[in-house]
Amino acid sequence: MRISSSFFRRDARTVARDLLGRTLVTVVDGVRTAGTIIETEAYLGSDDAASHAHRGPTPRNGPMFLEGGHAYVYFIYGMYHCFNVVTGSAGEGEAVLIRAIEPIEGLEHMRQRRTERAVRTRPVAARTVADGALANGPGKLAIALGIGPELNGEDLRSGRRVWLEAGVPLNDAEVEATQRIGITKSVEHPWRWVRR
DNA sequence: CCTGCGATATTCT
DNA sequence: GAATATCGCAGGC
Repeated sequence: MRISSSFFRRDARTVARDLLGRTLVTVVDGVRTAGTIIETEAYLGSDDAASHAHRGPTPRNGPMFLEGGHAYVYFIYGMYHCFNVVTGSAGEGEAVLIRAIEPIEGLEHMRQRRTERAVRTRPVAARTVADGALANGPGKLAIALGIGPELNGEDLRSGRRVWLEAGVPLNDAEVEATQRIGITKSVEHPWRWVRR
């Protein structure tokens, strides 16, 4: 069952914790892929120097300021896209970065996308990507699920290309909170949640 | 196992 | 010019 409005209107940290165990689904180019969310990070609005929303709206971060329940997809390192779930109320600028999923549907399509995509100038070496490595990072996850800039700003509550389903929420004993990865500002907050 | 680095484009200083 | 919410490969242990 698709997750709806009230889930997303809460604080980004609450939503990030609650997203673990939920199911992320995409239907792109007629291909359905899905996975269980196993790693998330919360990014707040003005009070979080690591957040894209820290200095207010810009052309890039605009979708972050939509009402909770939209997608924010940004381009990073000139090469990758990252998928975020916008949370809170319109104008707040909060979002949750989905950092990893456990693939559950469409694994061969994920593998094909991850293999055919030349990350380096040179073609990617012919190799088999292990199941566990298909979507165990924000850039990999976007490639595996077919997420690109065309999904930026999509409404997850009614969209036809990307949405969230209830899945099986995790107990506190199954969840660990740590500092966020890959940032240099506001590093002290334990706003990353991961399945043990 | 680990550490370091290049690729690549947009944003920020 | 520098930094960036990344990734995969090379090289050393």
